Amino acid sequence: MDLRHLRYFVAVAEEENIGRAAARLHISQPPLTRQIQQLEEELGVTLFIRTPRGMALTQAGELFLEEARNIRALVEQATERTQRAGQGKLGRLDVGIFGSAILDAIPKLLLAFRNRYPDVKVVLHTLTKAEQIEALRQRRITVGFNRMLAPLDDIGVCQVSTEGLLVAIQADDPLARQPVIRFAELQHHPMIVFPTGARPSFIDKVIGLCGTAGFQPSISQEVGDAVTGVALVASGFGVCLVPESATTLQFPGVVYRALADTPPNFFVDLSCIYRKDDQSPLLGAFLETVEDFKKTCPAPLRV
Amino acid sequence: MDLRHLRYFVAVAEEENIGRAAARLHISQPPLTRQIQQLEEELGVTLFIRTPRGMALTQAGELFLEEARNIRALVEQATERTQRAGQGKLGRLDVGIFGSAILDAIPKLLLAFRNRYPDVKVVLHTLTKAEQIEALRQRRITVGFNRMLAPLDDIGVCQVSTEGLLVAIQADDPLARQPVIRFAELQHHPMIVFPTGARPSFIDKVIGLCGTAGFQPSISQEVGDAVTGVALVASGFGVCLVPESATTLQFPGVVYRALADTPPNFFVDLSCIYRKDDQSPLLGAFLETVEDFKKTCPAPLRV
DNA sequence: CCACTCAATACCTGCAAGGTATGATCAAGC
DNA sequence: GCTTGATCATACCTTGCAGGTATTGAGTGG
Repeated sequence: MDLRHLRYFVAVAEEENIGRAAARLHISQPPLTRQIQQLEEELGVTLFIRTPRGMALTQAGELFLEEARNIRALVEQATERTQRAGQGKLGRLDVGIFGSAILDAIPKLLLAFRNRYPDVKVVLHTLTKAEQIEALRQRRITVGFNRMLAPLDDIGVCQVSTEGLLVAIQADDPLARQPVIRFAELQHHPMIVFPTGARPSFIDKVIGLCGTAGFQPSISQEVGDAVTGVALVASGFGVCLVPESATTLQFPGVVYRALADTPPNFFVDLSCIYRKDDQSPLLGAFLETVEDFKKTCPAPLRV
Repeated sequence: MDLRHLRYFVAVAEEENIGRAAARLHISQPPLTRQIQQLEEELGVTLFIRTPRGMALTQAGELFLEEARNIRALVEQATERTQRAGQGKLGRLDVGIFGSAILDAIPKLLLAFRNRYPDVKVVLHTLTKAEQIEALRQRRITVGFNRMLAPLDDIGVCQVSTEGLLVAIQADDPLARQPVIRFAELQHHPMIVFPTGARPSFIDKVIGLCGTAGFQPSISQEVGDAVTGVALVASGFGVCLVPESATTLQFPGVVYRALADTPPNFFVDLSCIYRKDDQSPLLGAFLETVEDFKKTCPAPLRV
């Protein structure tokens, strides 16, 4: 049996007339007669009563008509759904994020993606940089977000945003009275750095920047992410260099100050990473959304 | 698209290897490759990622696999159900019966049929003889039960049972003292006859029998069926000739007596009628059951 | 670097789906 | 009562496509 048989059968059952059904199917009458005969023979069931006025369904035929319509509808639905899945409009996207990613452009980006592709289920996984790369290779995630990514030959990178740095400082610190702090002035303040874990990372960036500014920071504490870092600033552990977007974190007793006399290469970037060999339409759809996102809202990211 | 495509797709998805799938399908590898390519092209969706180790499903492929299995199961179920319907094991049988048919072999017969074909829904319609023939011609019923059927060229007849007659008589009637009553002795008793409605019928049989016995019955009342007839006997309206099976009706004050000196052609038959041109397997199954019924229980009908 | 494993391609063959012409059957109409 | 028209069935031809064999291409692992 064949889907063609079902199509033909339904047509004949609906027209109750082989000739008209054949016309509707754009074939001639004899092949249709034969296909119906074949179908009956294969099932071993008489589906139609041949009358001089046309074809009338038997009881078994009535039943088969229901089933055939059912099957045809299911086939149509299956192709439709599969095609949507093939266009990245339906399915599941696993995304790797890092600890404090929630402060950044990521939520806005994910929201934009969900609006465009409401039937794609986005699943977030909190993973370190190394874990993200591992997970990408094992296909456990499709995209990851991270900073300071070294190029790899099987992993593609797409920069999402760039931000400058601010210093988080206790409000009652003398330096905090200045609206802008010169970079070198941080020299004698104990510094909180993050993240612990996989290197190179934001921590190395900070240390490097201090180096180019001519001093070595006195590290008071290493913490896991920006949130903890700013919390420790509030507790008086020292100052902490954070990306601009961390201003979302409003801790009592902590203020953010812009820096002057900053070294070159002062910006940190947020990028998303993915398998270069991944042809998945979901990935394509996501990267497209990232590109559009960069075009439509670059401004808010530099605030 | 084709059911073959689905079968092939499922095989490849399950084996994750075209060669093994081809072996399982008893075809060679290249046609299978082509069929999968065709399927992908027709859907416009990449279903598999070709790896050097074999074929891996894409997300869209995973989804399509579910759908394909679903469809294949539905097709299998549809053929199975249709075949059962085609063998008369599934469906609906509309049966025409007459008023007092409930007294007769019909309940036993219908019970036997339901035991054999539990998935056939039997629907009873109370119809007069003429209505039954009309309903058969319009296919509103598939079989009918009746007595005294004149042959018709489009209606087939199959005799179910034959019974003799008894007389229903008031218990305090002098005649009722005799264990057996001679037919001619009924001559001066008023007689209740049935049914009203379409002729020729049981009523004509009774009048005819009286004629051959040499008298004309004095008809006290015409009623619709045997039940009413016996009820009127209880009320003193007269005697009533009934088929043996009417002894099921036990009215207070009414006894049944056998008849002696009966005319020839004293028996009444119960037959079922059907369209001669009806090839329905349900009808075949029913008539078969009737035949078996006649074979297995002829005795109880003559009690 | 070679052998091995897969999938893809090229090309051929045969069957079955589709087409045309015609037959068989029945109902309705002049 | 024969004819006409409608309907499904049959006969026979043609062709497109499924399936086969042989081979190539690509990537992996010893």
